[in-house]
Amino acid sequence: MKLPVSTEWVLHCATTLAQLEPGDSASAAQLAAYYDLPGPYLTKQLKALVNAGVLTAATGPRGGFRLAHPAAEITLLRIVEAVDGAAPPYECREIRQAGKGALPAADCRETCVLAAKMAEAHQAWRSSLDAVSLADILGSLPATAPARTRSKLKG
Amino acid sequence: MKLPVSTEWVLHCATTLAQLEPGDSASAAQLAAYYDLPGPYLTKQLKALVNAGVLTAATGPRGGFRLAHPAAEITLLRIVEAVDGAAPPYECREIRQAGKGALPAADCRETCVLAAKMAEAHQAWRSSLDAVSLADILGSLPATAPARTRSKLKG
DNA sequence: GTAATGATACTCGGATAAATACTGTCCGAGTAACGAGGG
DNA sequence: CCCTCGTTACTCGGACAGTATTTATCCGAGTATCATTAC
Repeated sequence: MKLPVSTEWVLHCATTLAQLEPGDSASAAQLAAYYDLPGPYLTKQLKALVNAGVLTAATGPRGGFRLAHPAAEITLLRIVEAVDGAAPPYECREIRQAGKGALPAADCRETCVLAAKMAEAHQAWRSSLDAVSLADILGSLPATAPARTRSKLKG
Repeated sequence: MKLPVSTEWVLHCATTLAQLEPGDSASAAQLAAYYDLPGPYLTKQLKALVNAGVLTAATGPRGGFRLAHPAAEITLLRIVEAVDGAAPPYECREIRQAGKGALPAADCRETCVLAAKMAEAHQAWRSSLDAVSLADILGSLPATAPARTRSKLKG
């Protein structure tokens, strides 16, 4: 169970975008330089956030990416699932119905207990991430962070 | 974030082993036939459980695998982490210290807020799985299950 | 009848290929800004 | 001085290789069992 490395990229990039002044945006090239990341691949990931409705993208000069919603409405869960997909990590393939020990279909009306427990754990993970918004993250940064971020991003 | 397919295999196999009479064991070939799984590869995964201390393996005739501890002491977490590894899915590579926007080392004494939140979520997932033992799973099965399992496994 | 011994068959164990998904890269389509020119 | 228009340069967007992890497989080392044989 491993999250893509790009998860860290987009989490930090989203935090960065949340520090911009309203109406402003940052290009993929700027963000890539800011964090020393491969630009084109980062673009691909940010596009996934656009498809998920977390960011909006504008082309042309002074274009780039910005948050599609207020920072308080964007949770870490939405960002993570945008790049990694929302599919549960444990996929029940119903092996209890295969092989020599196959259970009759009548005994499988209820979902497999193991699958249910794994789904519960996944839900606990999701709830934990859904409880944290970008606004919460910004609140834990020093008050001087946004100005610094904007400055370094432009230069 | 995806768990190996073999996770389902070992969870079901462990549940099966927990239904055997004390002192009895099942071979990888028996378990593979019981669930219609690729035998050699299943062996490899069960071996991982042995290395993790969840199962014990005995060679020779009437050998095979059995639980290394009482079912009540084996949690789903130990089984899952045995096959998938215990490494957290989110790996912080400290990109905040790289690139044009690199933070000075003095500001990075505390762990990154994002990494901390991701670690919290992972811990929530682990706690959820650690709260369920094989005994709990057996308790939710019909009372006739163990006898049926033993019968079909031998045949 | 009992115990020791040798052969046997069954078990796990590690080293070896194929497949899938993540990672990284390139070039093209589209668009907003900018500057020049005319009114 | 203001508006229109053409150019420009910058942006995202999708199609194309490289690499690592997962999946699957094979054959060899080791051992408890079973039959045989001697006592």
